[in-house]
Amino acid sequence: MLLGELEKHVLEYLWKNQASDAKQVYSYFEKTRGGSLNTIQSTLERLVKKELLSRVKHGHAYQYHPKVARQELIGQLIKDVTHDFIIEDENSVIAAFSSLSSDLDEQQLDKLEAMIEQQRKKLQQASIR
Amino acid sequence: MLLGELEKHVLEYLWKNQASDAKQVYSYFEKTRGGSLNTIQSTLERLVKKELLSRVKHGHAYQYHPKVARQELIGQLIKDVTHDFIIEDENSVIAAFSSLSSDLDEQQLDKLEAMIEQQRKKLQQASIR
DNA sequence: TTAAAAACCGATTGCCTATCGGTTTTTAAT
DNA sequence: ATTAAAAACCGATAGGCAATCGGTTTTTAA
Repeated sequence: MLLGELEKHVLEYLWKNQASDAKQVYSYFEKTRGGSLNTIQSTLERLVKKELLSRVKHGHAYQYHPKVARQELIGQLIKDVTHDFIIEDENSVIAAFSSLSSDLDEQQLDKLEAMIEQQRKKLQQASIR
Repeated sequence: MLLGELEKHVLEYLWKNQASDAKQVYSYFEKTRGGSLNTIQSTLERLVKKELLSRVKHGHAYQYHPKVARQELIGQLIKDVTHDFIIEDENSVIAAFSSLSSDLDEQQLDKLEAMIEQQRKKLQQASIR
């Protein structure tokens, strides 16, 4: 899967502003970047086709809302883009992590460790059963 | 930056097999996937233009070799693909990590923690100076 | 019923990878 | 130096996808 610039921005918008119709989305981006309502429409439609948004008619217009959580999608994108590399060796995921780690401050490192702890527990649970 | 399938495979090959010329690379992929020598040539050239490979004439033909480390590139790709998301909030990097963490086994978690330790030391060093 | 709003269709542009034929340049052997 | 083979380069084409938007159809509500 590959997302364009606008697609990402639209998703970002919808994660922040739960369920909007095309017009609402448009009126937000209108100020920032111009473009036409139709462009937003197509973008929304493309995102629905990609199963990243779903939509329900609410009143007159469709309400679009995210079908995937933000971090889920980010994870998926990372998997996609690294796919052809990662397969081969076990440490690649770690390598990928470490290449990003230089951006992390101490608080973030704390969170990362907490996350690791979580994952450890999960593995334990799985081995007990 | 966006890499195609073949480009990734070629990079992978060069990370494993230091410095090869087009013919060598070709003879490797010939078996696996066919195609022509020219295709490999263009792919190598494109990667040079992208500054991912450099080349030096060695004997008669150019020797291509990686200009970036594997995990560096992987990190860059991740940054690129997540770029439009990550900016906004501090926890996104963590979220991205955690979305991948479900794939990790215990050994990998150990390595991750070691990596975190490394990064902590780096931060300490920086704060002392 | 009809005018406005929304949705849909389809065409275009631009960017990029993959592919390969053919020409030019380089190299090495005679 | 000449020339045949090898390598490099050029350029064209096809295919895929995001972005863009005009125009038509469908839906909705007055």
